[in-house]
Formats: sequence, C-alpha cells, structure tokens
Amino acid sequence: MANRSCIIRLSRYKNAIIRLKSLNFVRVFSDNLADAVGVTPSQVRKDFSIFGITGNKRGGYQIDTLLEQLNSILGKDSIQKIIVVGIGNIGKALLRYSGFAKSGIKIIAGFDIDPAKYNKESEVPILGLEVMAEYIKANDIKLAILSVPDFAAQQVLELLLPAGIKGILNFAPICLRGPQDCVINNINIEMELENVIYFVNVSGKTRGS
Amino acid sequence: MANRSCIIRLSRYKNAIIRLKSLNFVRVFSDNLADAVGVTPSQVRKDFSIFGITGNKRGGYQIDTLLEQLNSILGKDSIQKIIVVGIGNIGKALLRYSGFAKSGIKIIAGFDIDPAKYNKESEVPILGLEVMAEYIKANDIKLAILSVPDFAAQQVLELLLPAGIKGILNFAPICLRGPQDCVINNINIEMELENVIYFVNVSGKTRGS
DNA sequence: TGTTCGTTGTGAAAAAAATCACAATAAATG
DNA sequence: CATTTATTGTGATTTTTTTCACAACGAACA
Repeated sequence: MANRSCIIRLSRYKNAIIRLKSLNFVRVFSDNLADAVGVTPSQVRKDFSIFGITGNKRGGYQIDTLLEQLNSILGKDSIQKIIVVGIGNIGKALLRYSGFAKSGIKIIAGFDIDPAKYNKESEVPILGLEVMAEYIKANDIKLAILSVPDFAAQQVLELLLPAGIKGILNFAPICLRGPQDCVINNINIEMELENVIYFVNVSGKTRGS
Repeated sequence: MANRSCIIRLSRYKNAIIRLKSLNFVRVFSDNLADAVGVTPSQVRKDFSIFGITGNKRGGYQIDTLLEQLNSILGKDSIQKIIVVGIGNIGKALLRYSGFAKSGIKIIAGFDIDPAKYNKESEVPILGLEVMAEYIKANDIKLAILSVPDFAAQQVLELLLPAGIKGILNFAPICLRGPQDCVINNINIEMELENVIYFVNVSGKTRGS
C-alpha cells in the first residue's frame, strides 16, 4: 500500500509544508501541496488517507499537526545517527554539509581505508575501516552513507551488514543490493545525468522527477 | 511508453553490461541483467522490446552491440558539455569527481556568486554568475548541475532557462519545477535518507531502489 | 542434417497506481 | 440560525506497469 514513491511524496509534502510554514501559513489545502510538489490534489489526499492523516472539510489541514504527523510517519521524531564510509570528494562534502542537522540527522563518524585521512580529534572523527564494525556495534548505528569507489562498495557492504547496519544510502556508481533486512537506496549521479540527457534529447517530454 | 523508470532501468542495464564486459563476457542473457539490476527477466526483455533492441533466440544479446544500442538510446554517443552552478561543498566535489569523463560527460565551467571562488585560470574555470548566461549561449550549453543553497535555487533557475538550458540536475533541497521544455531531476539527499530511515523503521520491507 | 534445448519476443492477464467524481460536512456568511 | 460554499475522504474507474506464459526460433550437438 505504501510504496517507495508514496513515501517520497510524503517527504516532498513535508518540505513544501516547512516552506509554507515559514511563510506564516497556518493551514494548507490539498491543492496547495499538489501545486508545490507537482501532483494532483486527489493524490495528496489519497496519500494522506493511506496513513490516516485527516484534515477538516473546508478547512484543509492544520500545518503544525500535519508536520508532526509526517515527521512521525517518516521516523523523524528522534535524532538519527549515521556514519559516512569513504572520505573522498563526496564523503567530505557530506561531512561538511550543514543541512542534515535541521532534518534530525547527525553524522557521528567517518571511515576510510587511507590512514592519511584519519582524524581522531575532529568533531566528527575519521577512523580506519578496521575499527568500523566495532564502532557501529558500540554506538548502535543503523544507518550508513556509502561514498567509496565502485570497486570497493561490495566489500564495504560485507563489513557493514554483519555489524548491524540496516539502512544504506549508496553513492558508489554500482547498483548495490543487500539482504531483505537491509534497505539500500542508490544515488547514481551519472545515471541521473544520463536520464536528464535522455529526456532533453527527446525534447522535454514530461515526466515525474 | 518509455517513462522515467524505464529509462533508469536502461541506465542500470548499461552499468551492469559494462561490468560484465570487463569480466570478458561476450554475450548476456535477460536473466543475467535481471539479477544484476534486481528486476525480472521479462521486464528486461520488455524494456528492450520497447526500443526495438533484439537479441538471438537461445543466444542472448551480444554485449558490444547492446552497449552501442543503449548508448545511442541514452544519447551518449557524443560528449555532453555541462556546467556546475554553485561551488559549495557539493559543487566542488562534483568538479573534482573523475567519474564523469568515462561516461561521456564533461564539466566545462563552474559558476558562483562569490568572487572569492572565481578562478579563471584553472582547467575548469570558475566564473561569476553575471557572465553565466552569456557563457551558456556562447558555448551552446544545454545542461546544468545546480548545487546552490535552497533559497537561491529558483532565482538561478530563472537565469538558466532564458539562457537556453534544457536539462538540470538539481541538488538544492527544494523540488524545482520548470517549463515543459526543460527537464529537471531533483536529487535531495536528506529526502533519500528520510526514505531509507522510513523503510528501516518499518523493518526492511522490499522496495525498488 | 535432424533433433533437442534454451532463450527470446510479445500478446494477454494481473497487479498496482493514479485519477475521478461525488457524498459528507465543516467553515463562512448574512 | 439557516444557507451557501469550499474542501475533504474515499469507493469506483481508468490508466499504467509488471508479470505471465508460450509460440517461435536459432544455436548446439549427435
């Protein structure tokens, strides 16, 4: 019933709502959200109805309540600890990226195979791969961002899984797949570009982004 | 008939094929690709059939031919020039990222609003936003990566569109939408993480990544 | 060269997702 | 307080996507 695209839409609604809230909106209608996210109003209402989110006939949805409900559905009511594996270009950028804090995500450590990158003293310590499993267990980490080169991805995955990682955001340009009990989302920038290029070439046919 | 998910699968097949080729495979069967990408063999065959890609009964698909066909469909038979707008953490990482070259994508310039980031002498010049439109026109650029802060994204979009940009990969954490004739793919890292978190919390239900 | 075997290609069927359409009803209005 | 009006919530319908199933057929092999 609630598939990946549905959850992604929920996140998008949440983003739109945050923006509307900052514009001092107090309530919001399904067609406001529809416009903001690029779907139909009934899609919005159906998505909400799947999760038992209800509004007021003629009154729309109360922004504060809605935001709470979405956060709770999306599991964002507590801070989520995460590690970054692979401190290359992208890994470094993610470590420095400040946007996570405001969305309740905290990077608590980085790991790399190259000792030159270690830095035990910094706020977010960069440690060696050989201590990673231990660290994951000791700190009860469930989430990891993988930003290692493609050839290393599978190998690192084999380290992460037995250590207890249950969710991975993979930036390595290879379509990683794990066991049933571990969620892996792949972000492949080249592939995304390829996709843009395709649709530019067929001259701008519409598609959901 | 050929929607976004279909094109994304095509890219995934291509990746898998490249890997198989490097393992000295000469031909490949629909179920090899299915395994590699995590779909059913009939899905693979149907996708191919949409684009008129055919193999040999009992003989599978010739890897070299297949790769050529996919590249041609995906518009990757010539080098694609692209610019990066916003030279922050992610923008910088992308400029340094070496993976694009091998997939026929060439970053030819970066742009930022901050003069401290200008660097006209480097291999990939970093220029000011005020010369961007001119540069895009002069060099006939159709593609841009947007890695500016969310509050600037819409404004930069307004600069890119009239200058002739037809395809955008947007990293700003806001769901950008443009006119019919411009393709925009949004990559929102927080949203992707949120998605992973959701599915970890509902304990590892399967979903297409 | 004839037979077997395995894989493709695709129309038909099933499943999933999105949209429609409208009754229900709460807010606004007078 | 009665009436109007705008919006929700959802069952029914339509559309889209995926899977099934199997005939067709080329490669392998004897």
